[in-house]
Amino acid sequence: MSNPVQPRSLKTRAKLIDAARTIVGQSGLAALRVEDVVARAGVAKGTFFAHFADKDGLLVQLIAERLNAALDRMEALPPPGSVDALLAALDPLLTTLTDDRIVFDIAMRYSGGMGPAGDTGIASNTERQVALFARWIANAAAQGAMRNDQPPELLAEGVQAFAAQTVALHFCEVTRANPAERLGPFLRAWLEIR
Amino acid sequence: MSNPVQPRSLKTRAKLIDAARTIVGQSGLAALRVEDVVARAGVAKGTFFAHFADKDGLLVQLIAERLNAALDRMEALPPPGSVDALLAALDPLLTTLTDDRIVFDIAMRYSGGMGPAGDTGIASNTERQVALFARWIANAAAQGAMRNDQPPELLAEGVQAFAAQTVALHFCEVTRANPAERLGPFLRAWLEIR
Amino acid sequence: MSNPVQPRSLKTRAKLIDAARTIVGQSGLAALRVEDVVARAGVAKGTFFAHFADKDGLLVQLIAERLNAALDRMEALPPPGSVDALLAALDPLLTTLTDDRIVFDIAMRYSGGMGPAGDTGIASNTERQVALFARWIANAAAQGAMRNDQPPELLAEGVQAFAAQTVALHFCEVTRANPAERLGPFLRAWLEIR
Amino acid sequence: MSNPVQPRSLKTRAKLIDAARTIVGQSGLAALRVEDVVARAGVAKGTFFAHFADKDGLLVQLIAERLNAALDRMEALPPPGSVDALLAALDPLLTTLTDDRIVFDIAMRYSGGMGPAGDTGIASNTERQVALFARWIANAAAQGAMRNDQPPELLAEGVQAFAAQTVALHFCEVTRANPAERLGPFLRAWLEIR
DNA sequence: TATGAATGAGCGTTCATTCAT
DNA sequence: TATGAATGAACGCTCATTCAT
Repeated sequence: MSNPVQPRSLKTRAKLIDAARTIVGQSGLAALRVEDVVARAGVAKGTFFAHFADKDGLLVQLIAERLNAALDRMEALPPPGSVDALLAALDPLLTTLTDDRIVFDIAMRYSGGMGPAGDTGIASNTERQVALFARWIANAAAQGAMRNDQPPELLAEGVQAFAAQTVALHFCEVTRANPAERLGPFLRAWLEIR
Repeated sequence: MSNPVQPRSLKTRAKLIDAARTIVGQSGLAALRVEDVVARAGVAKGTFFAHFADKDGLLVQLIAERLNAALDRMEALPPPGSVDALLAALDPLLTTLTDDRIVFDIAMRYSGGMGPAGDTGIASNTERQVALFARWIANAAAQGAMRNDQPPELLAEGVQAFAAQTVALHFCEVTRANPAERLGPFLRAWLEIR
Repeated sequence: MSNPVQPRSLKTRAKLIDAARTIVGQSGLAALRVEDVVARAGVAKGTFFAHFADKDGLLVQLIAERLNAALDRMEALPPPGSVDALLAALDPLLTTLTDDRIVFDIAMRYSGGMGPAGDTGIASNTERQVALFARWIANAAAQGAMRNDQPPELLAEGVQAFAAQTVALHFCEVTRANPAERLGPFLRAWLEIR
Repeated sequence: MSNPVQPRSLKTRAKLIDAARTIVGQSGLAALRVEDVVARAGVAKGTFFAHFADKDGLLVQLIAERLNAALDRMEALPPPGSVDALLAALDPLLTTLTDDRIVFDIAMRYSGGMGPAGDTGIASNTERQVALFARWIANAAAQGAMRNDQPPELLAEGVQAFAAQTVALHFCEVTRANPAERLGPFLRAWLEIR
């Protein structure tokens, strides 16, 4: 039933993503326009939409890549044994989300679930996040370094909530204090044993 | 130097906002078009842009109004004496934010601080929220109904973070569970004495 | 690289120009509005700007057409054998230029050369004018009816200069004397043998 | 019947012209906007139109000033005794007209006659030009250095025609050859004895 | 799959000019 | 005279998306 993916198709898709990456690298995510992408890829506009449902489809690809890269880095870290260590360990994620307003917007919009078209790559990243944070928290809790009166998953989602809040403020506040600094007190109040 | 605002100007501004309110009341925020607003207000298009920097400027006004109305209702409530009561007391805010995706988007985007153009009306609403929640929490804490190991303001901002997270999920999740229900466990873990 | 112009594109362009011609025929060049053109052409506004850089682009087309039509009529005439005959032969051009201030303005502005976007159609018309006048003058000079101490092209451009001067005066003078009458003495002094 | 001009009025008018001159000096004639002028002059917009019939009224003032200054310089010169000397003597005018496209446009538009409101300052400048050129030509003709088979006034207007043509080309040609160089051959063919 | 012309609905803008105060 | 809010009629533009070929 399912057609074998044609090599030509893969090549075109790759050309489009490469072109997009180049443009984003030069001018930022906000400047990404389908017109430029197809021009650089040397394809017609219509072809773009044969490969991506819409522009967001491409954007989500690029952003999911970034988020997954950040998460890869975090998973390579030793599990944090304290709230402060956790805070430090969140840095790749905070840096990625803070880099461009659109990253955060898309992450918010698609984090929840998968649209009708299945996983966008962001939702599964969010799940990875929760799983990782929960593992970290459970581990620290087992060592008596964090609270264990709540399911680690709930605490993990709470960490996400505070991170999101922090990043949101980062984008509308005039003063650009370090997001991690702002996040610290919340994580302590949320995760420390009291 | 002297800048006595002329009453005529105020009247025109009011006409524009009234017209916008009527249109939104009939067709929703997403249907708001500048052309319709000026037509209904009986005012030239140029006049619109003499009063608002752009369409967002008007949108922000309308949304700030809604948020303030919700907050007014909440301030009229008796201070909640428990986390469950707090959850119930948050209903006006949650209802307002989940009513229309745009409300939430704008609230997020402008909640933080005042841009170069000064307060948009949303930032001050956010401050009112924090103040109210902090008062509630301090009150309940004084009665031993909530934790008091943290500054009430910090706890209040945490409530906002969880509320935002909840509403964000409301908009991207396929299943639309009751936001308040989702919020409950987080508030309990955040505010209850343990 | 390959850029075979699609027939559909040519058709649309023709529709736009036809629509514009109709509107101008009814209400004059000054009344030409992009909105009306696209409405009458049954085409989207965006399409207009895919075919013309701006309103001027279309205007230039229409005016170039008129000038070319005038020149066609002039080229069909028998070569004038005297300055007076030349004066009479210039009538189609003078009539076209004095018909509407915009025609003259655009003709002046674009007569010189081709902008970065290539020939506008007016520049090449100007060249045709010079070539025609030069032919006429060379012919008359060969018959001893006009001076031949100067290159015919120089004399031809001089004719243009006097014609432009005459038309310019036509538009700012309170009294609207016949342009040809005003032009006569200059052409005689410029072209006659002395 | 005629009111004595009030000193306050003169002061305001002077403030407006000064402000305009400053703006033009910084950003050029094309950037002149009534809004900026009144802002810099510290007057209300309505006041502007109490002093000038329209924006062109002010523009014409500024441009007439420039043209008169150029003419002053030319009148101070010794009468040119040859066509080449005349060409050199025209430099102040050519420089002024070539400086900004608007100068030329306004000069063309208002050179002919005076509108209903009387002389704009440009028309009388044009007359000064003709008178000066005619004097120069008559003088040279008397010395046998220029043709004298035509009224000096006619020849003077011809000089204007060629100058205008030259300047017009200057603005639309891609190559910006020296206007005076282009003008030379025409003046020789127009003025020299043959 | 690929093409690229066409769509479309509205936004933001302009800015000289008027007019009620 | 002076004020400045209001006018108004287009223009230029955007740009993701569709669809006939």
